[in-house]
Amino acid sequence: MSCNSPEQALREAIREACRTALGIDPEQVPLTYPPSTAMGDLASPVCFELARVARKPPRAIAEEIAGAFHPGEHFRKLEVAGGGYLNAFLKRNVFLSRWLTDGRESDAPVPGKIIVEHTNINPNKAAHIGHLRNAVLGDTLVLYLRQLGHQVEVQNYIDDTGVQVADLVVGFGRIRGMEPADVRERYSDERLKAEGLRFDYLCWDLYAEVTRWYEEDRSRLEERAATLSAMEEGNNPVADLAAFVAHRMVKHHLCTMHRLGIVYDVLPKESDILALKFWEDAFGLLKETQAIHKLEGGKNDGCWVMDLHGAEEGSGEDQKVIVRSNGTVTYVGKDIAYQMWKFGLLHRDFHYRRLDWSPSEALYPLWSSCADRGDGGHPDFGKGHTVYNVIDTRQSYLQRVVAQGLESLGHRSEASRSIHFAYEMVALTPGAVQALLPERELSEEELAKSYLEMSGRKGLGVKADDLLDTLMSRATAEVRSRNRDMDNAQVADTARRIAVGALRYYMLRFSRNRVVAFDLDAALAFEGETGPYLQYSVVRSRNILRKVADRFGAEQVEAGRLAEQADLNVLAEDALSEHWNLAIMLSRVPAVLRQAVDSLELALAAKHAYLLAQAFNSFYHRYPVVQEEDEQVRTVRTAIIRLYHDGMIHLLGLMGIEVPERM
RNA sequence: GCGCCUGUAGCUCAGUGGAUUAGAGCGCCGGCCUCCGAAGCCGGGUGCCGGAGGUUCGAGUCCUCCCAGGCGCGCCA
Repeated sequence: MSCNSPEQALREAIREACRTALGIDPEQVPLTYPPSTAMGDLASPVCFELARVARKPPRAIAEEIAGAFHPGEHFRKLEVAGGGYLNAFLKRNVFLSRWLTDGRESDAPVPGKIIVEHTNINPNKAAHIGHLRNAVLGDTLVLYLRQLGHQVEVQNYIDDTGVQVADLVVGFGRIRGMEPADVRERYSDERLKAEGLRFDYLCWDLYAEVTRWYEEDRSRLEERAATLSAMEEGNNPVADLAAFVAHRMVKHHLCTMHRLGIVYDVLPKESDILALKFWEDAFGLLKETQAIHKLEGGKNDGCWVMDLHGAEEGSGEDQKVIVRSNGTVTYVGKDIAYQMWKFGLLHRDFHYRRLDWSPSEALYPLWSSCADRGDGGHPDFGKGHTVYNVIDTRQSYLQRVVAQGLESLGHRSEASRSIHFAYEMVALTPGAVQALLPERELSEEELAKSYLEMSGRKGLGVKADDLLDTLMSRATAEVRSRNRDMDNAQVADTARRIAVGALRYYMLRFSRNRVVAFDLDAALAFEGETGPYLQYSVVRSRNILRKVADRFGAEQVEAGRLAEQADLNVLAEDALSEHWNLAIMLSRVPAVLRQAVDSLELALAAKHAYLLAQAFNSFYHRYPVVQEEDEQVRTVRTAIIRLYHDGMIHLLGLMGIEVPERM
């Protein structure tokens, strides 16, 4: 909203009244919303804070401020309520007409690029619903940030040289007995497609097999170590196979996420961080600034470690090994280097290449890092002003280490703008596991737990594409039964939007630090607090607009005309408050988005959208529009419907939810 | 042992910096389609807000302690 927004105007007017009435200039004027619009449209609890300074009861201060208040162009009046709240009432028609014409503009551009890193699935298995939560949260954050005027770069980090990929290579070689060339030939895209198989699903099973294979004989772990070092060495068949496997898997992940509308700008690969020696650069800087130091003696003899601030000695999280005694760098060390690169604090950069999606269809242009011979014409990646790392809360400790690394290097502001977007995992209840994976037997210990975390190693999880497929088929059946005249293409498109809407809303509706105990029935539901409920309400609003346009003329639903003609005062008092309530709820969307981003509680916006849909549905049943005979009443109702329709399409769009034409 | 998170209705969850009788969804029971699409609406709730103290005129909300559960704390990633 512009600086001329009601919120801004109210802050100023209250501040002015404070000066006049009390001779006090409050540092800030907090704003909130009254419980109902009957009590006011905006409120300020500022008098509670002033009470301490002025040594008077809040209520008395409120009376004085209200007496000195000048309503200006936005407000009708300011009332004192409760123990000392100031409740302001907007000039409704003025506000309605403004909101109809400029309600959904993006905020003005904010300088400084924001980098959001999300998804980051280990490229050795199909994506599961835990990855889905990460990607949906990350992608939605990106959409909200862009709405708030930020330039955002989306990174999806590919750990293509880790043990998880190595385990797969071991599995192909030792369990399947295949040579690298066999793997490429046997699992070519063409051949798998012809057989109706999927590489990511095959690897899902193989990975679990490898884990069991290790457990049968722990000495087999030497195979992993050997594979890993061959991978690090490079330029050998094992390393090539690892790269092949990782690349195939990444393509699958990209396709899976694309089904949900989730896209990326660049894929930085760990293999390139190694090849381009990012770590060597970071290591030098860390030594130079004494952010890390080498230990002589003790349990970490010969290691380079970082001491953690604010942790008591011996508490367990007081010291982190960054470089092992054998000279190799740990995962978190590489992560520090990567984080430094994101802020442009390293002396090095990747080369970039257009990602080869073939023979999959290239769904959108995408860049991948590479170690040499890059393509020209790529954007200037990295060098972010602020970085959000979307990673589940189990990595909080390591994320603290990364941020402290920056701080110790003297980059305090970068450290403070290095934000761990932490969220809890998606887990399965023992009952859900038995229902979804009946072939899997659970131990006594597992059955006793309230939930089981998903585990690629154990092959325990719900694959993202399976869930989407189930949603799609359910949505298709519903759409067909309700719309006999729809052609197949339209049914498919509608079902896709519904399936995606259901899934994305389900992933967004929980607050971030709550473990989502995956409930298949709830995830598949189209009724109640679900994405399709929201979509359906918008489809209904669209039908009304269409009918009004058909019957009374297209200009009757045009926002500019409605802004001029709609007059809330033609409504009776009780009806008016319900109409007004919908308008005011829509007007709060920008503030809700701001709050959602500031708190990283993206569910706030999802919840707001749901409350809006509820209010709309109730409105819909109570107030006819097309059949309303009084033209003025019809016009103001049409204005409210227009506002709802446009506002919700926009808001749902920010959650990655598209509204179908019909459903 | 230390750190972080979570305990609110049968189940799943909201509840911002103190505003009436603590709210939704699911489930259950009852209504509502000659009327803009019933994926909807309306009605039906006796909740030790985990427990105990404390601050306050006032606490689900703030502070302390305790209990229960989850997750971290590796020269794994």
